[in-house]
Amino acid sequence: MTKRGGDDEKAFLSSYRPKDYARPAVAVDLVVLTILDAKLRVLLIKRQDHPFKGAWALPGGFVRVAEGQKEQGEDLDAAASRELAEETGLTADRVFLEQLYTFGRAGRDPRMRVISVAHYALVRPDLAPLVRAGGDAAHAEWVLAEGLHKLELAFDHRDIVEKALERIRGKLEYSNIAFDLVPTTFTIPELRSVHAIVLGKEMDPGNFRRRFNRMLEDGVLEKAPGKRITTSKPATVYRFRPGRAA
Amino acid sequence: MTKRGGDDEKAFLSSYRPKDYARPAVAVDLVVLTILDAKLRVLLIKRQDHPFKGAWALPGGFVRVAEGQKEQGEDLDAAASRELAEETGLTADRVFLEQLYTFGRAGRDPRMRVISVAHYALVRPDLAPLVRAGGDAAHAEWVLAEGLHKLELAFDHRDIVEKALERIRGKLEYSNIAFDLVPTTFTIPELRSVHAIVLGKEMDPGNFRRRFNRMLEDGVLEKAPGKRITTSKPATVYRFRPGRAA
DNA sequence: TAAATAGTGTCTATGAGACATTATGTA
DNA sequence: TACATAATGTCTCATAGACACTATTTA
Repeated sequence: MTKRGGDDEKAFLSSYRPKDYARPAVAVDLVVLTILDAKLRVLLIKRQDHPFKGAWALPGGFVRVAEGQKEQGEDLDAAASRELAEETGLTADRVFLEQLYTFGRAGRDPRMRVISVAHYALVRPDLAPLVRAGGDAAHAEWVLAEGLHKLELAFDHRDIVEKALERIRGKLEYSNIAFDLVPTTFTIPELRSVHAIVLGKEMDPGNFRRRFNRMLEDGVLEKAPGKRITTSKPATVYRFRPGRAA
Repeated sequence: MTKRGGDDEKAFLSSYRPKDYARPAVAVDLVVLTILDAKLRVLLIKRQDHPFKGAWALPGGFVRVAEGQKEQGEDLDAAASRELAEETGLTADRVFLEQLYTFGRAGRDPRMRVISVAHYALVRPDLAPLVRAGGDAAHAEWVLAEGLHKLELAFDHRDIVEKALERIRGKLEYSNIAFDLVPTTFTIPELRSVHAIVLGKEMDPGNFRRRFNRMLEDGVLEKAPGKRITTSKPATVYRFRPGRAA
């Protein structure tokens, strides 16, 4: 077995020339989700140019690639974070961001072969209003997820959104992503409403509370100061423990 | 809103010239899994060339891309099926094949920027011996999954295999993928051993049988003719109903 | 008939679902 | 004090886990 990084391999690499095969363009597209006014919403951009001029599209852009062997450009998740920052002003450390699926059907972009590594992001509602429509993101809007079928979406972006919604609905049951769709402090009823909004059905208050209390006992959550302004009994406010589990 | 495919857009497309940005090469890599001799195994290929000469690598290859607007090459899943057929002789209709995750870290291939859309495949053990080491797959071998940490794997292929193992362990619990790791007819103890092998822990025979019987009642499975040659009481043989649920 | 494995039954703990009831803060 | 909603409690049912026991086929 030849040792990795040996002289032999170094020689090979320095004389290596990539063959002149056709390459696809590779993009990252982002399904940025939030809950605003008790509705699940997707950040979409109205296209100003062809193709699909006037249709809604996901924010995204091409992955930066360099031709060198040492310098090869940015990682995929770096590209996703960068696009998120560029198009929303939100830094990735404040937002849940995860790779979703890669869409590469031939012909999905009429201009040329484009393979899109789709990601999805969850923006807490207290950050959502901060999204500044800057750069490419002029004409960005939080569009109702439930109203998407009426809209014209560019490329295969409808499939991508659908996949993202499937993913979060599935993950909501067994993971902690609900906490990324709620302000940093939250009440049990607020969290319960996230489930209701995403899954489209009400959870039983008592049963939901029971699950929640198990998490409390496990130390994932803790009480937080402050209270909500209500017209009746205000609910207890909670937050995450500093070093929480994902 | 401009109508999709209007004259305006046609004119745009015919005059469209892709900008001369650097593009990555895009590959599909395959984690082909089977169970042989009661062990989970991965199909690996010993690399004959630099880089990573002599190390084990996943089968895979570049996605075929065309430069045209109408003709853009093959779909990602088509590329995965094609690679599977080329490197194993197995046609995709006999094998469970699914996209896994996309690996695109800069520098993961020392030659140039390569983004790999990883897939995983489950081969039923009765098909596994048919894998013919043809084409690129000369020097292909069914390597023990549990012994992988001792081996030198090329590129980031260890991460890819790890991701595939995580995925099937997770899916084993809530999906029917176990049936793709067992011959077309099978007994309850055989199916139970798949769980034991993949998850690394024995399931209780009685409890497993209970779950299995629920599937029987749901009509997903049915009794099949034939019996196993054993030294004691042979188990009942089952198979899928023709139009089974995934 | 003995050995080995298939197959059945049972007890308990846990969690989900449905729903009734009590507690508490606000107007 | 009335109202609204938070918070608690209870009953039932489905399922997982642990484990004892019976049945059947082969050598």
